[in-house]
Amino acid sequence: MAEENGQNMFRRGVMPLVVLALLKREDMYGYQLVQEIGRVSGGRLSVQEGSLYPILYKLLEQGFISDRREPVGKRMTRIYYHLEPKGETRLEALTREYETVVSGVYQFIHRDKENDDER
Amino acid sequence: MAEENGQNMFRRGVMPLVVLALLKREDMYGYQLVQEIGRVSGGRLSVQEGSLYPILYKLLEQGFISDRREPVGKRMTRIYYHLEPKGETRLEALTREYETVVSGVYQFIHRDKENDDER
DNA sequence: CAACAGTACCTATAAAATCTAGGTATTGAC
DNA sequence: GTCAATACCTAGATTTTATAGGTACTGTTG
Repeated sequence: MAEENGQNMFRRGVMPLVVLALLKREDMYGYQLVQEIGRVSGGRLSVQEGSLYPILYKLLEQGFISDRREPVGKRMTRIYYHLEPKGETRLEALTREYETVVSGVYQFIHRDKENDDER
Repeated sequence: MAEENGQNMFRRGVMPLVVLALLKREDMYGYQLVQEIGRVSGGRLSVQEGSLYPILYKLLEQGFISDRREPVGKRMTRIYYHLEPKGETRLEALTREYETVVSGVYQFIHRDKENDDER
């Protein structure tokens, strides 16, 4: 169904990269990340909370980010996520990988009869 | 494990797009597609045959491509796949979608402190 | 002509990421 | 006090791809 409705299916795998990139600028909490991803991408990307939290927990496990609780109001606490040095390295690696794949795909979709690689 | 080994995980979903793009230039058979995908992408992309055939069967079901058998040698037949008009439309739609997602992701990874969208 | 790498097709199962569809509780505006 | 918005969370289904096989033909080399 992800393919039937033209929505997306190319954002598969990009969320950890996007989250790390956002956290590089500033610490954020889960709900805020969901909003920011929609806002910054101009609606081109989006995540449900139900998708985001498992991603955050995995990034935590892997030591790429850390979390801390901050009280808001009387009883509520927000959980802020912070990019760790290890996560910064990971961000750079993922960015490189992403651009590799994109340039690979572009070989196919931006190829005209003239300049090709036929042999 | 796709995430553990730094290989890839961003090529998720791109194979139908790549296959349609290749078939736009000329009819190809399965094994040939596997070779071409590695060759044209300069190794940036790759598929196993076990991954490709299910993708081809789905594209057939959806009417985006058609197939025909052609004899080679004495007993063997190759199955060539051909891009149908419906598939051409699909290719255009997928290309647009891919570029939308890529530009969305680039909002995050190519953003510097100066020109941003903070409010 | 036997052996073997390469060509060419195929399937079943597992793995990984995300979506769907819920759930609970707090806050702030009216 | 009600209700939308904020803020967290989980379980299970869905989708795509990888893994790991399998069969059979072709062409080259010794």
